[in-house]
Amino acid sequence: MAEGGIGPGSGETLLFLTDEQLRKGIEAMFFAYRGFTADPDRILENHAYGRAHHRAIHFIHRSPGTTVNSLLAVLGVTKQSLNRVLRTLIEDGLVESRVGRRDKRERHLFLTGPGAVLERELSDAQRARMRAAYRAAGPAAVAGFRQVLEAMMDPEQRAQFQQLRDGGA
Amino acid sequence: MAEGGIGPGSGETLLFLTDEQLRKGIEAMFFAYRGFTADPDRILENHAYGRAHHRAIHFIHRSPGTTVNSLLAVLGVTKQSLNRVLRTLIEDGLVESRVGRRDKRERHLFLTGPGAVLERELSDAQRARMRAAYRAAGPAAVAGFRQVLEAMMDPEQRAQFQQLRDGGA
DNA sequence: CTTGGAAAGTCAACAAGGCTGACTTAAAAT
DNA sequence: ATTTTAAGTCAGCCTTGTTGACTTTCCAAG
Repeated sequence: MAEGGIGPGSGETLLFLTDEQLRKGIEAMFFAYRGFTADPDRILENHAYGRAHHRAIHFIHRSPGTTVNSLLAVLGVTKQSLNRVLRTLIEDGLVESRVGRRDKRERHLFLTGPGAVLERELSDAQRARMRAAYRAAGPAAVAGFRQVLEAMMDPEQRAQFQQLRDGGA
Repeated sequence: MAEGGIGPGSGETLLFLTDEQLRKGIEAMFFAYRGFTADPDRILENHAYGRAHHRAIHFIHRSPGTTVNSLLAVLGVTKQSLNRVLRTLIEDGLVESRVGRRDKRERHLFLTGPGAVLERELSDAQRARMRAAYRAAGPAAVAGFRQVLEAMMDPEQRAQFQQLRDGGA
C-alpha cells in the first residue's frame, strides 16, 4: 500500500519509523495483550468473574487499605462500574471493606484469606507468562520493553504507574 | 530512564525475575494498553463506533480482499460478534463485501473510499503515539519491546502475527 | 452550630461487544 | 446425491462500561 517502496532497505534509516514498522508495533501490542490476559481469563471463568474483578483484586492486593476513590483513579472507570464489581467481591467474601478511622466516609479495601488465594492464583499465571517472555527475550530486551511501554502511557497514567512502581519497589 | 530496578543496580543478575519485576511489567502492560487505545477511542466516539469496528477496519485495510472467515481467525471472536460490526460498516458504506469469484460462498472485504479515510484517521493517531514512544525510547529499546511482545503471545497468535508481519513487510 | 460540599453508595436505564444455540442459504467437495 | 463449508441471521444472555438522579455520612468552613 503506501509502503513497500519507501526505500531500498527501509531498515537503514536511523529512526526506522516507517508506517510499516509502526504498524507492526501496533499489531504486536494487539496480539500480545491477548496473550497477556489469556491465562487469568481462563481462571476467572471457573469463578464466574471477569477481568474487571481481576483488576480490582490486583490493585487491592498491591495497595492494601486503599480507598474506593483511589482505586477508581487507578482503574479509570466510574464508581458505579467499580461498585458493582466490588459488591460481588465483598458479598463473596474475597474483599473486606473497613470504614476509615480518620475519615469515616472512606472505605478501606483489603483482600480476605480466600481473596488472597485467588489473587495468588491469578498473578501466578500472569507472572509465569511474563517470566517466560522475559527469559526468551533477555535482559536488554526487557529494559527496552519497559521503556517503550512507559513512553506509550498518557502522562496521567505514567504518573500513577511511576508512583506505584517506586512506592512498591 | 529512572530506576525501576531494571537498569544498572539489579541489572547485573542474569535473569532478575523477581515477582516485583514481573509485577511492574504486568502493570506497565495494563497502563500502556490504555494509552495505546486512547486516541482511536476518542476518534471512534465521534463516529458512533467502538474498538471492534476499529479492529475490523484495521485488518481489512491491512489485508484487502480478506474473507470473513480469515478475519474471524485473526480477531479471535465469533462470527455473530463480527457480523454485527461488519453489517453496520457495510450499511454505512465504509466496507464493501464482494462475492468470491473462485468460491462464490466467500465474501471478500474491502474498504471503500470513506472507509479508507476513517482508517487513515485512526491509524494516524495510533501511529503518532507509537512513533513518539519509539523516539523517546530509542532503537535498541524498540527491538526489545518487539521481542518481549512476541514472546508473550500465544503460539497461535504468534504464528498469525508473523504471517502478517512477513507477508506485509 | 449550621451548612456546604466531598466521599461513598444505590437505583435505574442503557449500550457495546462478547458469548451460545439454532437455523437458513448457497456452493463446493466427496 | 449427500455432506461439508462459508456466510449470514435471529434470539437471548452476560459482563462491563456509561449517565443521571438521589441518599447518607461526615468533615470543615463560615
